[in-house]
Parts: sequence; C-alpha cells; structure tokens
Amino acid sequence: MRMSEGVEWSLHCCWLLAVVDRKRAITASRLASFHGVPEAYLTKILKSLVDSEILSSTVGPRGGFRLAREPSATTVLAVVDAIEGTGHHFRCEEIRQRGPVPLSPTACRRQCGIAAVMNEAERQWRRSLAGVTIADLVTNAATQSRARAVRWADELYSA
Amino acid sequence: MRMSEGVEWSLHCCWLLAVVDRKRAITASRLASFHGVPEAYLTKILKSLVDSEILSSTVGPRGGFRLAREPSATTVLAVVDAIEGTGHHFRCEEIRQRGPVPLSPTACRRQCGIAAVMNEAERQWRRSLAGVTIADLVTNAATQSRARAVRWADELYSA
DNA sequence: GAGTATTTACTCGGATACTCGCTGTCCGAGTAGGGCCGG
DNA sequence: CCGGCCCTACTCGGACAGCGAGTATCCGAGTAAATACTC
Repeated sequence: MRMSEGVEWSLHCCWLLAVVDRKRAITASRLASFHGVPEAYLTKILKSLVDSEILSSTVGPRGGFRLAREPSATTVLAVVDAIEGTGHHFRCEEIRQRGPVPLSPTACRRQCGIAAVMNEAERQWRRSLAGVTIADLVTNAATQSRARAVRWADELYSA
Repeated sequence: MRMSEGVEWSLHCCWLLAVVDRKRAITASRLASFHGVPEAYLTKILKSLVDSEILSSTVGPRGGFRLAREPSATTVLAVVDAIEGTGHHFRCEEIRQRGPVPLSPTACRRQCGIAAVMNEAERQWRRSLAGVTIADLVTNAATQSRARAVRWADELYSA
C-alpha cells in the first residue's frame, strides 16, 4: 500500500506554483528540471491535475501550467485524490457471502463490520489531509525553501 | 494506493478464530473453504500473521492455526501492519535536494513540510485502527454472522 | 506607422513499451497422532 | 490389558510462474506569439 510517486511531485509542483507569481505559467519542462524528475512522466501527472481542475494549462509559446484557483482553495486531499483516485483503500469483497455457508443477502444489508472499521480509519486520514491547503504549505515552508524557489523563478523571468 | 486483499482475509480469519473455540486449531484448508478464497495463497498470508506473532501454527495431524493471544490483545492495526508492512504510505524522496538549485543539506535537517502533512494524516489513520481489537470486531458483529460461524465450527468438530 | 496574413517555434496530449510488486500455485520438510507389536 | 516403537497421513513453509498497475518515453496535433509585408 505505497502511495504513488506522482503525489509527491504534484504537491511540490503546486507548492512551487503558489510561491512564484501566479500570473506567469511555468512549463512542464521547467517544473521537471527544478525538481529533477523525468519530464515526460511529470507531464502525465500534471494532466491529471488539470483534469481535476487544480491546475490550468496554456498551450503555445509562453504557455505552461498555473494554479487554477487561489492556493487557499485547494486542499492536499484534492491533490491526492486527483492522482490516486477517490476509490476506497480497503475494498470489501464481501467474502462473507462466499464459501459453503454464505451469509444470507438480507443479513448483508448492514455493512460488514470489518469494512466499517477500515473505512472509518480512512475517513480520519482524509479529514486530516482536507485540513491543509496549498497556502498552508507555503506558510509553513522554511524561509530558505521559499527563497530558493523565488530566486530560481527570477532567473527564469530575466532570461 | 489500494490495500492488499490479504488484509481482508486476515481480519476475517482472525475474527473467525476468535468466535470459535480458541483451544482448537483450524487448518488453512478449512479457513480457505469457509471464506471461499484460494487455499495456497491464504497459507502465505497466514504465515505473515504467524511471523508477526498474531497467530500461532501447529503442524501435523490435528494441526492448524489459532490466535496467539486473547482477541482483545490484538489490534486491527497490528494485522494490517503484518500484511502491508510498517513502511510509510508516503515515501519522501527528498526531491528538494535535486535539480539545478538543490536545497542545502543543513536546511534539510528539518523534515519536508509536505512529508510532515502526509505523515500526520497517516498517524491519524493508524490511531483509528489501533483503537479497535479483534474482540471488538466480534462484539460488533451481527448475531447472524456469529451464529453461522459457530454452526460451521460445530459441524467441523462433530465430523 | 498601423493592420494583417504568415510563419514558426513552442506547448500539451494521447498512444506505446517496460518494470516491479501483488497474486496465485506447486511440491517438499517436518511433525504428531494412531496403529501395531510385544510383554 | 498396558507400554513403547514405528508408520503414516497430514500439516505448514519456502521456492517458482502470471498478471496488472504504476513508471517511463516518444512523437504528433494545436496554438499563440513574433515577424514580415502591405497599405
């Protein structure tokens, strides 16, 4: 049950886009270079974020990606869901209805107790992630982190 | 980020072992039959539980598996960890140290803010799972579920 | 100098291979119960 | 009848294939800016 690598990349990209000027788009190539990750695959990840309306993309010269909304309007949970999908971690296969002595369908109206426990835990997980926004990530970031991002972005603009 | 199927099987097996008489071992073959899952693979799963000292196994005739401790002494979290491993869901690859403008190692002493958020969410998830034991699962189960398990076990004993 | 058609370079997006972990299976080592023999 | 020995059937455990999701990559369609030309 490891989380996809794309989640880390996505959050770092959102963070970077929030730190630098939002009016200026950043290309997938630049984002990949800054983070030291393969460009082609990152593009695929970014597309998922666009599909979820977390980022917006502009094609052609001077194009690239930018945040679709204010940083405070996008939660970490939304980013995770965009990459990992919204399906439950624990998928109840209803094995209580299998075997030589299956439980009657009427008794299965009530959700399996095991699934209930797992889903409740996942709910707590989602609640925690829903409480943090991209803006919070920027606020809590170390000064040095923000500084290097801004410096890098300035070099981009001057060139 | 889907959870392994073995988790569901493990929890159902632990539940069943807790419901029936604990002094009597149940073979992997019987457990697989009751739940309608492949026996060979279930054996592999059960071995993980034995390695984690959640179950104990007895070989030879009249052998099988049984709970290693009281049902109230084993949490759902322990079962999940036994199958999925204790590694973090979110593995921080420290991409802030990569790229053309890497963050200085001294600044990386403090944990990456993104990793901190993800780990906190996982902590909430684990806390929720740690609050439920196998005994709780038995208590909360529907009467019909317990009844069919006991009936099935009785047939086993009589044979 | 201003407007416009054209060029052009640059962007994203979908179709296409590759890898690793979960899934599934098999047969062999080891053991404890059950039967047999002897006293 | 009772005790001990041997046999046997049954159990788990580790080694061996198969598949699907995630990972990684490439090239083509589309676009908006820059440019050159005309009025």
